[in-house]
Amino acid sequence: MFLEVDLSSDEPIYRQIRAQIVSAVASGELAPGDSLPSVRSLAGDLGVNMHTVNKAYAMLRDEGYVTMRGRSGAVIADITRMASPARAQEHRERLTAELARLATELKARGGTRDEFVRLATAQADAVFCPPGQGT
Amino acid sequence: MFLEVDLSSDEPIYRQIRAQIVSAVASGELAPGDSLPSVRSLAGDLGVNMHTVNKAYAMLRDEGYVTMRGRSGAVIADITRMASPARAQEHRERLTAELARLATELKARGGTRDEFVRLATAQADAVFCPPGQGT
DNA sequence: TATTTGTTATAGTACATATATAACAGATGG
DNA sequence: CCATCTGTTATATATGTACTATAACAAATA
Repeated sequence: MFLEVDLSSDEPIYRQIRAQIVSAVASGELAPGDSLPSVRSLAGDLGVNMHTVNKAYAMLRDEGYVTMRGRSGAVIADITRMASPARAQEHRERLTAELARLATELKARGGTRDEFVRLATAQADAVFCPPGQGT
Repeated sequence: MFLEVDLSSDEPIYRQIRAQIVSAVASGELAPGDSLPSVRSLAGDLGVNMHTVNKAYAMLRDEGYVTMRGRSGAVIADITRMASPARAQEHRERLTAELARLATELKARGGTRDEFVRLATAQADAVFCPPGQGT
């Protein structure tokens, strides 16, 4: 499996799992219709408790990334088409608030507007246009 | 005082206090040399425990925002000149990692590179070039 | 020198994280 | 149909963080 957890990290395990699955969705490594391993098998592979994985899955379900269907387990959803406008707007608001927070901290440390835009643009390029992609 | 806390917020009180002081430094409301209220008086004004304020002050000291001098209390530092290169680089690395995380989540939800850059630029303008400033 | 400062120590409550069993309803493959 | 696997829920325990409550300390200062 493509997942691994860092027990010594400050970030809770269930958030690490969620973040890595979201990252896989972003990169296309996981596409709509793909199945995730069951909470029990993934917990076994990672060496963590079942409930820790279940918490990550429940969060992904609440955020619209996956759907649960009885025995079929967790399946990646097409969040682009399925997403409720409410969830989409909620996400944009959180994103905006986080960007404002980061900009404020940079300004407090003597950073400039252009420096913030430059760093943000560099990360946008790194994430959306990774090297080795014909985009 | 310009500070207030939201007890019902998910954000810990000591982080709220820290964030608001950093924000005041960013806006210029607090300038190098300005004194902060004592941990006891601010705790009394906010209706929280002394240790909660002390935790925020200790964090600000560790980050280089303020200096402590015995009875003189907490004084805003000139972080632009005083900041150790190590702290500055550490902050930039954290900022870069957070920007990458936000960009990844937007991409996972079907957002585009340009949309991320647009949102980041808008927040940069809002924070660095607030309305009613001759900049 | 008496007071105020941040700092530290100790103790208690509340909540989040993670673990460990156990049982449940629903979907599904045989 | 039915045994099985799925996510889900219910307890219980342990640990860490957040917050509160007193209390005392060294350092700086008016």
